[in-house]
Amino acid sequence: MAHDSKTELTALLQQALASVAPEATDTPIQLERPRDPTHGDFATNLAMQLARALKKNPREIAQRLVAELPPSKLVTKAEVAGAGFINFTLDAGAKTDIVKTVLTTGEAYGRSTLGGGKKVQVEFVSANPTGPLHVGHGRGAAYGASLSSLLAYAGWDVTREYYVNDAGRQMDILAVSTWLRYLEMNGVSGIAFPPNGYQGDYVRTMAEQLKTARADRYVRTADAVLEGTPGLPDGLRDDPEAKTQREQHLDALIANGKKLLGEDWHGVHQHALTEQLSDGRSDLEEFGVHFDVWFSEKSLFDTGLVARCVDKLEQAGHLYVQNGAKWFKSTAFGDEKDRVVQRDNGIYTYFASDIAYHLNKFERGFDKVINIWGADHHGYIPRVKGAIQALDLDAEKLQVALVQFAVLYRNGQKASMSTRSGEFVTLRDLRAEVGNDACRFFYVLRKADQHLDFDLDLAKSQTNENPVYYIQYAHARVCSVMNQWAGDESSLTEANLARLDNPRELALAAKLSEFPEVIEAAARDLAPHQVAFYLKDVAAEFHAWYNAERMLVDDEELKLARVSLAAAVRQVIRNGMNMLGVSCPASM
RNA sequence: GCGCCCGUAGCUCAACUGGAUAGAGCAACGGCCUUCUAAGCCGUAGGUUGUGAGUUCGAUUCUCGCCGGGCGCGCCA
Repeated sequence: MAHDSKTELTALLQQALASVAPEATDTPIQLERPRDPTHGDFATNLAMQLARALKKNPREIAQRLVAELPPSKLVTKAEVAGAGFINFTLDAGAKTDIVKTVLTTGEAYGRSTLGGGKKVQVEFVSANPTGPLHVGHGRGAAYGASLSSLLAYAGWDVTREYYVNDAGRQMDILAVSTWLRYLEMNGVSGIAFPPNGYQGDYVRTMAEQLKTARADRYVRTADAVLEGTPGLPDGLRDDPEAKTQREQHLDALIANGKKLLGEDWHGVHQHALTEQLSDGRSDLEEFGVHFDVWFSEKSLFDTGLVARCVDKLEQAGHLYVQNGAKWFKSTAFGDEKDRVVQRDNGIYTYFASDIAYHLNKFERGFDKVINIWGADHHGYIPRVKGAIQALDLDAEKLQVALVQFAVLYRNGQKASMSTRSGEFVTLRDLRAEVGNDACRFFYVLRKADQHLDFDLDLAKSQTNENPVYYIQYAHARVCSVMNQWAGDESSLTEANLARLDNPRELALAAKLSEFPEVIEAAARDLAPHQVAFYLKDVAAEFHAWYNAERMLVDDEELKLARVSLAAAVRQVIRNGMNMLGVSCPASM
């Protein structure tokens, strides 16, 4: 079995190491697959690593290691090369055996026990439910979903979680924006819609729903709504005073809304929240992104966890009061400055609820907690880790994966992504134009911490050039061959794989055997893009083989062997694409 | 100004955690369809890995200084 050939080789080298350098048996055995096929199937730099400790020429050490290597059917050649590499060429049979392994393990091929069944939580998207998801959220969604599948494949017990910011000022702004649109529709004039309110058409839609459901129940006079507000400064003014005044005006509108509507304010707020949340949820579902838990920020306050958290920090001496506000001494944990957890008006900051949220995560017993954040939040990491430490928890369990923004280009111009201005491209629009498969794949085709230029025009007009089709096409080709072969698939495991003997077939088989290693490496690095690149490689090897050799030949034995290899390719592509949330059509 | 991230072919990106001659896809050029899907294949061309030093058998990878870009530096979320 080719996957095991790596571990078997490792064991052989360990034995050789024990006799050559008994004092250095703890040297890690690194085996890599050389780029250059003339360097064999595996190579190790073990001799070079030992050179310093043994004070000997690496090539000489390599010679001795080769000489001490126990005999094995696996290895047909072991030679010293370059500065001291040992290159191994494996038995062809050992390489093609992987085909049978893939076919018998099926969907489970590539799964590993690396995670050991430990609990990991992946929190992602967590966008404020104040409007439609945009292309930036889409990237976080695609990355988080793929990463979660990847970790599950690698043996982790994964919980996918969305943190719902249902408690803050942003939700109040959405509620007041909806209310103001509702008032407009009910003929209340004389209230200018605030420029810092939510402008999108979806706000009008929600207002209409309110009107339909509740008629004029929420109507109040313009005078009452505007009472005590500072008014809006000239729209052209951009100075700090004007900005402050706009914010104060908005806050005054919110305060008036709460006062005038009383319990009904909650109804408006709740309507906006559930509406946006369900919209986002269905959007994500359609995108193939599912969550196990939708965690409410508000619940942290309702259960008193935020207060308990702050008390705990206070008793441990990590808080102090200054200018009427409570500060957390995050500088004691490496942060640039201390941070407020409770404002002078008694309201807790977002940071306070976030500390509580992380305490909650830890109390739920996760062995690892992964936060997927937009890269603009990187400055936030030290204070959160600091707070975790201050709570006497192991901050190492928290891993923050930063996702750079996806910048959308339309007509060669950067498209705005401000939710507030209403001029954004939604994830829904993107999916409709580019397609779910291409979206998911495109998003995950680069490292998460790398900037992503998403050229919409290119994606629309030249979808054929998207690499996702390259892989899907390989899959469709296999399906087509299988249909024409029309044999019993269960007989494939009986194929005489020794008939797979040309270099392309051996290379393809070797490529398939890498899959479990790719999964483990990608899971370790939190890097699903490695899976995407791997699948491109598999497809490339397959297409090359497909063009060079015919599968449905007259020689029955050879035909069966080749079809079984093709079926194994299909299986690996399916497993990988499934992990990335991309479909595999049987025909294209 | 301080902190974090990034800089690789004309463009978009990889590079198995320090390995051998830095690889793909687009774009360019030349070939391959009377045989399993040409959304494919084969070939050519394209590089001082931003730059200057350092660490060592060996650096795209690690350290430091510059240059260029992004983000952050609220009693916002």
